[in-house]
Amino acid sequence: MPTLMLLDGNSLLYRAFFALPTDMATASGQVTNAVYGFTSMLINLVKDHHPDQLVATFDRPERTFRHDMVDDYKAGRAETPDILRQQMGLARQLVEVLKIPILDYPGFEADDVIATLATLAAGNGDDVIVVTGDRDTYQLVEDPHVKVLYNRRGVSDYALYDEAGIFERTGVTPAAYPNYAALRGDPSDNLAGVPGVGEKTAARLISTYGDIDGIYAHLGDLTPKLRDSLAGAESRVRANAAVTLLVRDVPVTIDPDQASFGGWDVDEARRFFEFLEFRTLWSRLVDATGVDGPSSEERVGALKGTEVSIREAPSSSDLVAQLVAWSDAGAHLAVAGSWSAREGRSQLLGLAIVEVGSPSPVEALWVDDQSLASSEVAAALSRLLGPGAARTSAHNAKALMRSLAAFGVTFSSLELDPTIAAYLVDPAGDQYLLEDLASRYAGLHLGAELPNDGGQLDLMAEAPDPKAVAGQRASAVASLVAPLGAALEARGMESLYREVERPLVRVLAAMELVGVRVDVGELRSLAGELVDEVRRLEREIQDLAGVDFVVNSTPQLREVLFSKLGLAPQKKTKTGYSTDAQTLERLRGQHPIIDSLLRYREVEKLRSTYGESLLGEVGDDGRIHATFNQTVARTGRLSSDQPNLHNIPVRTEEGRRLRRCFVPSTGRRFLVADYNQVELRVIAHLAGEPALIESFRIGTDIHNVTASRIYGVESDQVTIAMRSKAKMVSYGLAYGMEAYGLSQRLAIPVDEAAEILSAYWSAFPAVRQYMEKVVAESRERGYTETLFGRRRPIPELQSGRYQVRAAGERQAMNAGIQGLAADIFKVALVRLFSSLEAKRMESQLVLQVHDEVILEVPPGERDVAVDVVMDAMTGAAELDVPLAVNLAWGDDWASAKA
DNA sequence: ACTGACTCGTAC
DNA sequence: GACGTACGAGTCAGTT
Repeated sequence: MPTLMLLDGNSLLYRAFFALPTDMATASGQVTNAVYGFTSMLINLVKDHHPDQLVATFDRPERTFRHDMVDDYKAGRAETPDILRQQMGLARQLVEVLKIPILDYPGFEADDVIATLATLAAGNGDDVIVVTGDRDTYQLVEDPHVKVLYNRRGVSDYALYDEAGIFERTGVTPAAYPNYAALRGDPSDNLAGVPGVGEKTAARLISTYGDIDGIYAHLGDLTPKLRDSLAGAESRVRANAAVTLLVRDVPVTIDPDQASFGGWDVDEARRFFEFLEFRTLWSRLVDATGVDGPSSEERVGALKGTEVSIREAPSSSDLVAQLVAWSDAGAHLAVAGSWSAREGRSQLLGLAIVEVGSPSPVEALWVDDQSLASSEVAAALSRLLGPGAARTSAHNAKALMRSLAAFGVTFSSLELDPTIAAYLVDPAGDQYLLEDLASRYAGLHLGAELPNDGGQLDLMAEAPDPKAVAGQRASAVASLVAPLGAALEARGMESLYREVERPLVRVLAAMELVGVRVDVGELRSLAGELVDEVRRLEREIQDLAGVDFVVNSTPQLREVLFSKLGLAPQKKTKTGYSTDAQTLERLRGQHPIIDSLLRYREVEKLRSTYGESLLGEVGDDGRIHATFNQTVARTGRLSSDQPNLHNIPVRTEEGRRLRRCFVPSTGRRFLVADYNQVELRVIAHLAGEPALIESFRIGTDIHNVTASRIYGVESDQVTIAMRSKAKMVSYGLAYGMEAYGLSQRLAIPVDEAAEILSAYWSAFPAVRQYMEKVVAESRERGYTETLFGRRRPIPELQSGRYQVRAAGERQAMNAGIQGLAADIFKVALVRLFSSLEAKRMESQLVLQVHDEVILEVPPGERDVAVDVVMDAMTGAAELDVPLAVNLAWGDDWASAKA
């Protein structure tokens, strides 16, 4: 017998919503807890009961005939929460995507539709399972073909009731359920029962007298109290019974065959699950149903279905002719490379080029490394990929630019880089693999068996054919041009993309290629000193402790400090007492080991993170070529790795010795330029705070002005201590700092910190208003937005948990400020680079650190370099405050002074 | 041997 | 728990 499963969608969604935390959300901030729970239930149901057909109901809250039968029917129900209501649409879509028929008939409730279908199907001899959290459906089990799978609570607590099960649960038969419920009442429908009659008494009465008529015919047999209660409630009881009785003749029109489960479009369904970020659920669905995407052979077939064929030019002149033809035609191309190892850091094996928009079969031109090495081909390629009418799209274009540079090919005509576009659309992604983007935005499935171009050497060696892989990847890039372009346009991010991020790709590629020179001899001897001192300190600490232990081990150090030496713990971490610098600082003077430990920590940090590992990053050319990531930081900042050049020490003298090892190329000097107080200026502008704006315009010392206003003294009365506290407050501001944090930072009591903060808010009311506005708007929209249109989703703002939500609020306050500062800095980099290029200067950008840029300048360009840098940076944005820039010359990174 | 969680510390 | 954004070293516990 086929099994028909009937889902009461609303009922299950409600259960899921209240069972799961509401901080479950997609990166874009859409809360998904109810849809998630619902989907999870659905998968489990299918897995456990294998229905042949599946139908769902989603009734809309509206008047039905039952409202006319009894007063206050379903009255007093709590309003559906907004975040649940939003999800009802998503749940409907999900059910539609899975091709499960949805039935709703105005004027009837889900239960009536379910009752009608159950009765119909059971009449045909089918087995029926009704899945619901509504007990009224118990009455349907009177038919032996029908069972109710009752969701007791949460998402996994189910009971499957047959007739015996209903009797065991309620004490009455399914057929008698409406009468029983009428006596007992039903709070969820706002139906009052008989006073003094609960489940037990109702069941006893029904089993003794059969039904309501029987009971009222034998009122005389009952105890006086019960008799009076029943008599007084008779009309209500009869109305209840009528309301509870389900209608079984709703005019439904459904062909059970339409309901056969498993007939969804795999790509469409996968995209929707991907959209909801239900990756685990997708796997579970596939496991439960066996309905998967195409097999891996089919997937390759599908790619061949897009028909990417590889063409290799018979001769170098044919190749050049094709490249020239594309240049002359101003073609839009998509390219993808194959590398022998890490993308952009190794030899290119070749390049596949396809035309964007070309219909299937797509033909990819393969340019192998030998051809690349020919000067004619390189020249033609430079003309194609360089300035000119043709445009080129490429995934991770920066890496390609870097690799092509080794062949003397300039790639500057970038159209779409899917990584950058996808990052702007959602900066919360942890990676932007072509496979994932093609799947998400173009519905294309490059099998995972196709190694991505960042793969290891041995993986590439196993790759079946670099040509085929590159061809398919280029084709995938081409297919992303339209959807990602539309995604940017839809968000108003075209100019951010075209005028800031896209030109920046080249700038960063150039900086990575140039690298920064390191005085290796100096660095090596410094590293050696550090190693010696670490050894000495380690011995000293172990002697003072009286035990040989691993000083780097927090658990072991904990034991030594707080057990063996009996020092007082200061604060806790997740796993135990903290041993961090702040703790040690507070324990200073209580034991000589503390001073040694603090010194050890400092030196060990320099040795491990900076000394030895930095040496390991120096290339054959004596320079460090870090990677500058454009798609990592959620706020829009850049990041640096391999190595991270954004956290080279500067605060301590010991640390600055490291900075001295960064030096300009021979014959050149460093020009170091950094924005003065850029984040504070951004705050002043965004908040429109007159006092701050005024101070920045006339150029008075901003921290002095702040201190003067906080403490209510004339500016010449501001002490060093006052100024320093004011400075801390100002910087804490951008991070959403609260009194506790400030008190920690200033080592003052919390109430004093609170007073300072409160004085700040009074002195600069517009700043507080701005912060409140940002949080409110971000909560409303689900994301923050900078003046340049950069967005950052902050789903945490919707969280029901205070702690999570407060963190989201701080992120929202910070994202607008840090993000705008980042936007401005990126514009400055682009302007600076293009000025240097336009003036054909030899000066080169070598480093950037969030608000600081470092150039190597030959002697003849010093004056013009100053002008170019000042102009590019101060003119990067028009704010209500000026953008001030500090310039300094130096023969190493540390000694650059104005 | 590899991996992820954790702690710690550096920069802006 | 309390200050945002990064990267990375080192330890440790769990897994392969």
